[in-house]
Amino acid sequence: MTAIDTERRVEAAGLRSGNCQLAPRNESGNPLLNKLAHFSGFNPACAPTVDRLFRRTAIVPRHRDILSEGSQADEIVLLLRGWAARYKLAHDGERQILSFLLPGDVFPSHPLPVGVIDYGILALTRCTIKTATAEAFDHAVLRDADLARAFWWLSIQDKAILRAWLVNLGTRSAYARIANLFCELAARLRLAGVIDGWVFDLAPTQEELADAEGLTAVHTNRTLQQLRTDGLIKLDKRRLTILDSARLQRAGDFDPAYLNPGGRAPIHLF
Amino acid sequence: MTAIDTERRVEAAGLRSGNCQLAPRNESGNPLLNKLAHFSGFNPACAPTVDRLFRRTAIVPRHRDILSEGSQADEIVLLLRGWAARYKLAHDGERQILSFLLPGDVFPSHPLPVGVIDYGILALTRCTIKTATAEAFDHAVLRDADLARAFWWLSIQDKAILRAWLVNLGTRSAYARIANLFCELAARLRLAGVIDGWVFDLAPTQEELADAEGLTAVHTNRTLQQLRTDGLIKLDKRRLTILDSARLQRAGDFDPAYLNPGGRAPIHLF
DNA sequence: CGGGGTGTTGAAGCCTGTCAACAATTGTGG
DNA sequence: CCACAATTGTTGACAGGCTTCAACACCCCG
Repeated sequence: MTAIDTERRVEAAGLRSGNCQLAPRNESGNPLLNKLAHFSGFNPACAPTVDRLFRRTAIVPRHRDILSEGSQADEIVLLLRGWAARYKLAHDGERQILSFLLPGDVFPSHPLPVGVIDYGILALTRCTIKTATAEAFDHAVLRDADLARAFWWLSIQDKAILRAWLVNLGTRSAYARIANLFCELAARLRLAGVIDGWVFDLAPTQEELADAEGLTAVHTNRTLQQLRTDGLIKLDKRRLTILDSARLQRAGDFDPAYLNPGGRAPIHLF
Repeated sequence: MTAIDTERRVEAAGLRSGNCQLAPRNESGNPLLNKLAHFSGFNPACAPTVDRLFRRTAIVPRHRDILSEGSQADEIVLLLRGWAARYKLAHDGERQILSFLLPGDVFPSHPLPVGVIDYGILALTRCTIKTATAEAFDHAVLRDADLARAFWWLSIQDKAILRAWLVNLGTRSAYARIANLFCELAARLRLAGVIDGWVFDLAPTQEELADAEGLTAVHTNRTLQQLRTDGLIKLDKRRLTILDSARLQRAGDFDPAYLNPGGRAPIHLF
């Protein structure tokens, strides 16, 4: 058993979240459906279809590629438990992590047989995944308008997260970048119904955090110390506690609105 | 008349590009259709539909917002001529440019009434645009599978560009970042059928380039000098000439594959 | 119990930012 | 068409955030 056990809380989330009607067959809670429940245009009727699309379950050990850069993507993957990272290698071997994938995330999340993919997906913890064949997925999403809307929404959200990362790297200091990232992760875990409060297991190592934020591991370490001594977070053995969410949010210039595209009311996360 | 006249070459492009059959009604060449012609799954039959979607033509002067951050996006915009930039302001007023928009680009390019948008679109030159109502666009894209595929492809390409920018900001030096950007712009202008060789008008000012690359205007200037003295580019009065494409590509660690998602053969750009 | 992965700390240097002044260019109005 | 103002580009000196290199401590796992 790994030390990272965001996974254990999945069951509790299913009971807690108020959208049981969305997953009638699945009392334990499907994090993807939890996410979609925040989409105002989501048609609950297609929840079973979403659920049925991903048939095959598999377990991927930590630090194994789920998808490799340059491979053929003939399966669509739904991450059920655990953390993963989408990354890309620059020519000199430097690695950029493009996004952290949390329970409920789907990749690649578009209905187009896209052939060779230009990034890799790495399991940061032991992951439980479910897969759909690309054909079945493409067919379903292109035929059913409700399903199409749902996956367009996921795609828009995904792009908004990417843009937020670009702003993070382009305009903010190391301190603000990391504060911002922690806010994003907390908010997204909440959207997926995986956590409740301000504590969660932070799967990435400091080196992986560094590769995500365009920093070195050393400087990431020093910055984390700073966040600790400022009383914003507690971080021990990869368990992160957000001690002062308001100040962390301000430090990271974090605005959660982008996580709920099209939503009238911003989700109550902070 | 502005000094930036990438626009003038649009007509020529229409005659030159070998896909006249895709735009039967439009001898002058629709840059969006030029782009889509590179998508192997594109059904030429829906070209007229694409063309007919965007009815209203408008002109936007330089340095005016086409879409403002926080506004309601009830229209879909197709950029026909000129350059624009998608940007986002951080809380302290710092601006991050998220992408440069070239002829043939559409925004927002998804069939979902997304309400308030979290970025702005700024005209970097005088722009000619065509607009579609969100309703008509949504309806058409959600109903027609071929059209859906086309816009999914555009969306995937867009996301790939975003990812490339993230790698750029996260892993590369100022010198490599700018080299990479110039490669991308040349490649995309070529995809849209707007240029032919290695010369084009670079609409953004050095300050705008800086805001795109996460640098200061001063350092961008110095880096451009370096690129000049190294004989990679010529840049005078915003007219950019790529003098040595092979070395520029190496300096920027640029791989054009991501611009043609799903394409078997990478486009012949470099 | 030992070893590799991970976290921590120090010192030195460099890439990039900041501040400031000026030149060149573009746009505007008389 | 010229004169003026505003924007954009250029250059220098200096400062600082982050990187690099290196060593060591810790912890988990076999």
